[in-house]
Amino acid sequence: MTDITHTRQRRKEARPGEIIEAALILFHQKGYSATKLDDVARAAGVTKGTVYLYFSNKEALFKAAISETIHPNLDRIEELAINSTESATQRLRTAIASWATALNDCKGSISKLMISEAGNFPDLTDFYIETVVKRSRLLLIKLIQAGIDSGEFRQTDPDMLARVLFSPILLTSIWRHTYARQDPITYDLNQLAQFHLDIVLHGIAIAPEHTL
Amino acid sequence: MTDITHTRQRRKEARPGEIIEAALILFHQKGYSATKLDDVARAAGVTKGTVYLYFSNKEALFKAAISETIHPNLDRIEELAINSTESATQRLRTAIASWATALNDCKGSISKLMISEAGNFPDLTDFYIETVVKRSRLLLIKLIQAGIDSGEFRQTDPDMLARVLFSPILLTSIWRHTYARQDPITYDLNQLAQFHLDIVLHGIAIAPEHTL
Amino acid sequence: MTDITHTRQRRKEARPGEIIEAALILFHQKGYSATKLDDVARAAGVTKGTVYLYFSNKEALFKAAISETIHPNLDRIEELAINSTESATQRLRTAIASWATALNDCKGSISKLMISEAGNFPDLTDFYIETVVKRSRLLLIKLIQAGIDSGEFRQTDPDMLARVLFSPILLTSIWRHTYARQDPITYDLNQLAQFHLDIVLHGIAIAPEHTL
Amino acid sequence: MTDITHTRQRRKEARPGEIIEAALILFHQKGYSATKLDDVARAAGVTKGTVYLYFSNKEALFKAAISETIHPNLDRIEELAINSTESATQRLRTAIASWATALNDCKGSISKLMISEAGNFPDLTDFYIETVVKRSRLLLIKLIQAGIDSGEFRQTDPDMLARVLFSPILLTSIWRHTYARQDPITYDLNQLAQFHLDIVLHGIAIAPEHTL
DNA sequence: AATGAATGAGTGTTCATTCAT
DNA sequence: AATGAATGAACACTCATTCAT
Repeated sequence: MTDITHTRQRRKEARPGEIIEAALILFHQKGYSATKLDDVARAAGVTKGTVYLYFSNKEALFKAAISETIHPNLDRIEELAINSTESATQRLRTAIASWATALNDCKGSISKLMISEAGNFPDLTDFYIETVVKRSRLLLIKLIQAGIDSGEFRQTDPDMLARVLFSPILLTSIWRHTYARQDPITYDLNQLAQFHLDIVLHGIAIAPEHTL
Repeated sequence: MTDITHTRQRRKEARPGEIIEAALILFHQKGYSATKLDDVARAAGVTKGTVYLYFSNKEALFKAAISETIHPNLDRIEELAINSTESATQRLRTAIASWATALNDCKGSISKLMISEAGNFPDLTDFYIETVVKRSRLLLIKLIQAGIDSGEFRQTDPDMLARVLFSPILLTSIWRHTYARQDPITYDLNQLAQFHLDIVLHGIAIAPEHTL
Repeated sequence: MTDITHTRQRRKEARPGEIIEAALILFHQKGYSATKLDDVARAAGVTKGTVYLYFSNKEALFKAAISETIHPNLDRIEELAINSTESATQRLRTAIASWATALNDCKGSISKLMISEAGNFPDLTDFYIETVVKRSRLLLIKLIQAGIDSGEFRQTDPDMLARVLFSPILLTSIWRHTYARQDPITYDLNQLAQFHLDIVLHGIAIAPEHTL
Repeated sequence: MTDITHTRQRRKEARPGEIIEAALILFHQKGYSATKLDDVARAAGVTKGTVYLYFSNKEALFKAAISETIHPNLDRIEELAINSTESATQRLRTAIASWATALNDCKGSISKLMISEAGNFPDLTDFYIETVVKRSRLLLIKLIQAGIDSGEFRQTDPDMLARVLFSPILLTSIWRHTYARQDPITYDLNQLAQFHLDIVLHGIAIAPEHTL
């Protein structure tokens, strides 16, 4: 008798979110084309017609699923740049830990989905690259530059280093979302990130490498 | 007249390869589902019927495209493990350079494709993970372990380090194949790989990091 | 407050008529199938559900729209036959003028609609043919026959003449409702009808036509 | 064993015509919206997919059906204007007889279809009005003007008369195609047309009508 | 070996109809 | 009486697959 089990429920506010959630999972699992709207509807506990009540077509649903999932995360990223009293090293640790956490949730799905469908949704891809990718990378670059300026880090190419630092957590996140069955990854994403950061900061070579 | 017959005869044997080549490009650009056999056929310069002469169906074509492209690269990778006279550091450099080269070509496509379609082709994914991913990673782990054993590298987790070392080139390769338009990457893949390796070997921290 | 209640109360009784009016316009503009109940509802200022409050389904609404519009005109037509003191010629003029007036309003829509949808609504078509078409034609035939009997008209086929006399105003009415944009008709319908009647009564041939 | 009964026949040349023929009949019977492509296909002896082999979509099929049917008739109409040695009266008879014949065939369907769907296909309607309607009317106007100039006809409005002369055959043709079941018309179209023309030429009033 | 006309199952989308509020 | 969220059957359109030539 709880209002959850009603056949024809009236909950306009909740519906779009529920549909987006279901859609995101299926798009992630099967890809955009291979996902049938019937399946999305069933997974969301509605019928196909209801999906069209909230999204004008499949493409709009896909874009909404991406955008809606991205937006809440955008602000969280910016916050990281503000903790300015600590050392660059420490802020770098914090930033990467935050990303690792974010990628553990939904954002791993998004990253994978965008890789799969970028070619088919150019404008959505533009939006994603500008608002998520470049923004994140810029923040990382700033932190690295700050470390160089403060003398914490050796002189190096901040852009290249930013890419390098980001790669393991992003790729591993995608990997985990993709090959969970075939190649399970036992590491925690944050653990891996800090391991990498430690190595990048210290290096692993024991002997001075004049021989190279 | 002879010229035409020649062309035809040459083509006759080349057909499957031409179709696979065309298919790989399109699968990569648009994804498996969004790629029409009509387009593959047109791109290969044949008709749809001809595709079915060589591949029993779309799935078989996809699997062939993946497998055929993987195989030639597998052996090349193995060779690297044999040059054992050099230092572990040097062999690591060489191995990573080889991968960077391989990923510049077609293998970037494969990596991206597998990420997109792993969920829809479990057995193909098994094959890919076993023959490509794990094999490559194992080789990398061995080289790292050799470096540790020889005293060239500090004591560390070889598996984690292998993943970390592979991530930038693999992700950047995928990235370049995916976001060429929106986020062009100017670095040469090998350049990036060596940059990363240098940092991993040396570290970037100037001051001793007791404070961490 | 009273004003609003007033409006509502007035509306409550007027609802079916408002819906029919909106429906007739849309059916006429787009045809039965191409007209959506959503559009009818919106045009009538209500919601889709309200339409179903008054009409059991779309077909019923269509039939009601046709029938309701026809009925008020039926009686007016019959009145014409009663003014029997005048000459047949004069009664013919009056009758045709009445029809021209009637066709200027809504009946032109009906005629066009019936032509479009006759095949899909056989019973409605039966009703229309019996109550409107045949009844009108019969009246016309009677007037013509009266004219022949009174020596006002030459001996001729009254049925054929009735059809001929009706055609220009009916077709022009339909035409105007259909091709208003592409082929605007400047004539007043009654003007055209009387022009035709004049010609039919007078003949246009000046020379004696033995040669025919 | 005749090539008619083969399941998968190879007759690319005949197909479009067969499909158009089937489509025209169904569009005419049920209207555009109410006609299902499945039915068109079945009526043409093919499957739905085959329809799309020749027509990009339903609208294109509709337009093709209209256009293809109109075109062959266009030239026939023009020929009529050339027989210039005869009297205007005679040429008028011939022209109207030709139209009556043409309307007996397919053109009656077209006229009805255009009335039903004009609102939904503005550009097709433009084409129809310009190439068929106005062209025909202009020819009729010219013949009437010729008769006036030669003294065969009384001074009158040629445009109005053209419309009046055309109405009975056009409306009756539409009528017959629409209400064949409910209101069968026994007259031959040409018979009706000549009856009308006779009346128009002679007039039916015996007594001089000064009183009007 | 190669073609390309034909197929038909499958899917996105629409819309008349229902019903809880 | 009126709403409008939800439904689901129906239909336009696609495309992998087949097969006669």
